[in-house]
Amino acid sequence: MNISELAKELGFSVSTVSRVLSGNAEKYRISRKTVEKVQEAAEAFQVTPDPIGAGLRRGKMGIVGLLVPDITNPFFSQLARAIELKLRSSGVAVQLCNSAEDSSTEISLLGKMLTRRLDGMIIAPVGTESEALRSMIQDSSMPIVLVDRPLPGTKAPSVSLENRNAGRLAAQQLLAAGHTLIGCLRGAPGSESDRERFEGTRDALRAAGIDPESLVVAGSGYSREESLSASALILRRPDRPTGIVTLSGQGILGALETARELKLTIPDQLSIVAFDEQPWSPLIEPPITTIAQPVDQMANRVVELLNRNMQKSSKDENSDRETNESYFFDALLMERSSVGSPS
Amino acid sequence: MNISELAKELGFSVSTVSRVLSGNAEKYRISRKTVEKVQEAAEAFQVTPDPIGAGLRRGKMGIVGLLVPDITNPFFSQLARAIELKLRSSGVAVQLCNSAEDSSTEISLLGKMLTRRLDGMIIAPVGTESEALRSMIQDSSMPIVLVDRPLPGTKAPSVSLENRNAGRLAAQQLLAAGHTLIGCLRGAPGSESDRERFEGTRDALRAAGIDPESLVVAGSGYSREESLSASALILRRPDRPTGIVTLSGQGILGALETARELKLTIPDQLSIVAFDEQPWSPLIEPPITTIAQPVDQMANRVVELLNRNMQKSSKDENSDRETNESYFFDALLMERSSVGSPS
DNA sequence: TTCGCTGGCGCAAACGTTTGTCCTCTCCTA
DNA sequence: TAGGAGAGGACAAACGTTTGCGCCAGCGAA
Repeated sequence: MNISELAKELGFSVSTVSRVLSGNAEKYRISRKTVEKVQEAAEAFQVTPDPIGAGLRRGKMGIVGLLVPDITNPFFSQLARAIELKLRSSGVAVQLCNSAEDSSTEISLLGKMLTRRLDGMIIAPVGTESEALRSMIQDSSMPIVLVDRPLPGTKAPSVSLENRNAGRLAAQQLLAAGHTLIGCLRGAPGSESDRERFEGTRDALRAAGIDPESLVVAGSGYSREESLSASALILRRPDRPTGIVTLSGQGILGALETARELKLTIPDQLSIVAFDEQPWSPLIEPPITTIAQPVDQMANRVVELLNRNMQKSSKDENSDRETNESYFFDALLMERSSVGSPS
Repeated sequence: MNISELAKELGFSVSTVSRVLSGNAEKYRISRKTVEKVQEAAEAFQVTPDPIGAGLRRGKMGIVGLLVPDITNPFFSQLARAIELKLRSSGVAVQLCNSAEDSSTEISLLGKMLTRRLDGMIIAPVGTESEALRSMIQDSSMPIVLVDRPLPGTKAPSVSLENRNAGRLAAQQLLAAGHTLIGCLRGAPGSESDRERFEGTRDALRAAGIDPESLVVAGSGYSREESLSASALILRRPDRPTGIVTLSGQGILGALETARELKLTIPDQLSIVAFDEQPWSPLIEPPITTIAQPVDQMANRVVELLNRNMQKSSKDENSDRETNESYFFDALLMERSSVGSPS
């Protein structure tokens, strides 16, 4: 039963019922009695306004899209959970998409979502510097917030980690323990955040008086295979680094697997600092020192930004878009036992 | 620009444009020339049919809801990824919700989603046997598929693990290694699947000629705290079990953390068999023997069932609902090194 | 020439809301 | 008693599609 049938049933007009059921009763001076009658009947007949009809009239459906590289990555799943929770409290639903860490998939997905009349979008862009992605964001009138990986030169605000400092912090752990030959397992070297983290580690080396060029670097992607082969590249060298920093959340898996193959003990023969806290980081032998991201705070900021932009775009259409509003959060060092002095 | 403006622009009627753009051109015998003209113009002006308008007319928006206890749990995030991928190929979007392993949250969320006019729902029910949940499913006319945890006595088809066999399989690993005093870390004892797994482990003990009552049991939830205290309950006993089975995906974390606190070496002082494969299961020291679920196959089956039900419910309204169509998948044993003989 | 058929397309209803505007009472005041 | 004001609702337009039906022109057949 829809609200017009309910109206007929009650002898009221559709508008009256609509105003009551959408909570605008007193704004339109509906009498107390009427409100009660309508609410009772709505309860009894299980009537709620049809969201599609309302959506058509309002021009939006109360749904925001969330486009992440891989929901299986704990960082993104935590992010998704926090975002969904916060948006839900404003009655907004979340539509999920995985770009599978693939840039062209991401583009086509974003294209589809842009035509889907969502209220807004939250995007964790895949790492390569895609001009297509940038221009889609620029051309679209939809409120968009970027997360995890900023995309310089777009109007979309972004929320991410203070990546360069974080990279510095990671390397410093190894340097402080006395390591001088250090490996660096990168994620996707095309992504802004990966590059920043990488520069951070180089900063740290420089500050310690070590030639940043001595850093043993490898890595070109997030998949198991890629991080595995990159780890091998680093750890199978004759002059094997005594410490390694993994710049992406998945990297630690490749590093651990390779260390296991080579029967390297941690931290005696190999020290590890890993980006992204995982539920199991503190629990394995030895507990892994990690660089954690304040996921919940970041999620909250994302939602705030999105809400603000959604209001703006619905009120005055041509408000001055403050371009490049970016927020950076400090990384958290979780110091544990995977870092020791070099043998 | 919408299709009616485009129609005006071209001198065609709205219906013609609509038929072309929704791919029903030849069904309505639109001429080749017209089709081309319309498609070109649509391309040029970036016009796609507004999904809300279409949704209103069709009565649905091409969205299915996915309600999981916790998207952070690797099992559910893998499931979500696979389901989203498969549904996307039919042009259907996925709306995500977390019930936070809380039964009342689940009920209220489900209620909201039922009014949202989704095409269907996929639910991984929270473990307690909620009569409310059951009746909401019964009363609703929306196509619903249950996953991971069957809910006996509802019309909704379900997809889950052959849990009893899986429990048996897990316990057999320990028994075969010679363990006789075995611990069992349960998840939520109210859930069907937890109960089945539990019965399975008891089966195995019985078959080995061991009194199932000798099983040391604890556990009442999925949170870190709960699995931690339950692990303590099991492992701090004077007659500490030499082997333990963790029945929920999260359980292994509690068991590992407790083992670490007690400085128990694995597998020498404690053998472990854990439910649910995790990315890190093979990588830590020692690699953990797990009972894995064929997630992708399960996801595919879920989508098939949902599609079938969505067709049914849109065609003949009162087709005979085959109640209780349940599918069970065999667990996969990942045999590794966390099981040894008791000291 | 007329009839019928069919290819090609337009008309208009329907989907279910929301909301600006207008109408109708009632009551109060001068 | 007439005039005005304000409270309480009704009317109808608009949101953008989809789709059953009907209309018209042209062509072949009788």
